[in-house]
Amino acid sequence: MPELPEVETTRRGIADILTGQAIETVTVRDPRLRWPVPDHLQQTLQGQRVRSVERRAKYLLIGFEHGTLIVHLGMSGTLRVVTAARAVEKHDHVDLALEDGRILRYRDPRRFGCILWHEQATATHPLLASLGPEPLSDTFNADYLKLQLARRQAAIKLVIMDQHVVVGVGNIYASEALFRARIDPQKPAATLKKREITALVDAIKATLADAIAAGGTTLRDYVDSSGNTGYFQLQTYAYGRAGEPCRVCNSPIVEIRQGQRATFFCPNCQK
DNA sequence: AGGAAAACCTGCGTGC
DNA sequence: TGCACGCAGGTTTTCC
Repeated sequence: MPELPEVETTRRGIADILTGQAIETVTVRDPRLRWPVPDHLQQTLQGQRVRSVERRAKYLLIGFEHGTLIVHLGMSGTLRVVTAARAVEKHDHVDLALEDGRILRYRDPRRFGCILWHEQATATHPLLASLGPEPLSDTFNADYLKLQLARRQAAIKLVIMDQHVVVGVGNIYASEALFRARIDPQKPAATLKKREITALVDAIKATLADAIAAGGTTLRDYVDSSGNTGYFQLQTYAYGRAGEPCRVCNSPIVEIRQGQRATFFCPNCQK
């Protein structure tokens, strides 16, 4: 899925368009996402105005007067603003029709995403309640991460992908951030020295910021709210580059499996 | 507890 | 051309 940069790029694309507008109709063509799309959405949202469009971790939070629409894009989800004339395609599961005539259209071939309604404070939702800090915030720093890594014997890559430790770091940016910090992804988390932890925190922030600036990464499905692909895939150092020369030292990038996911790294640069 | 693996899906590339 | 297999931006659930 979309990791944090793709969700943030999507948020930025839809925020100004949605904010202040009322929802005219909700069309659910297929409610079978990760959890069923609530069947009361039409009654609940009709006439309600969007107050805010925020992001927490990889969740988009569309705030209304009486509650929040919680949207996750899963592995293959996209959210686009289209005109009413736009043909509905396969996997276009949900439409929110806006009062200006445009449509916010949710597409998700694999249906790993979700669209949920929550009327209490968003932080109280079970999916959001135990998330770690935002990686681009000051609460995600070396002192914090050092505490989180202590006593954890799992590989550092798996730990930085744990959303309880820090949110938003998915499979691509985990490999990229570890390359940038010159750390072997297989290292047990608790063995990292303080200066390595500092480098890793800086690398995660820089990698995510660069990816947001590039409009995210498009491997296959991802497009932003206007239908444009991201460009970060053109500048990866490790991810997807198995066998290709390291951009720093020219030795071949290696691919391994960690936690059933592909990991890419340079054994020469990353120790 | 932490950690590993299975589960949820569709689509696409590869190799026979 | 067809088919089986493995793999894909995630996260919850289950089991040890």
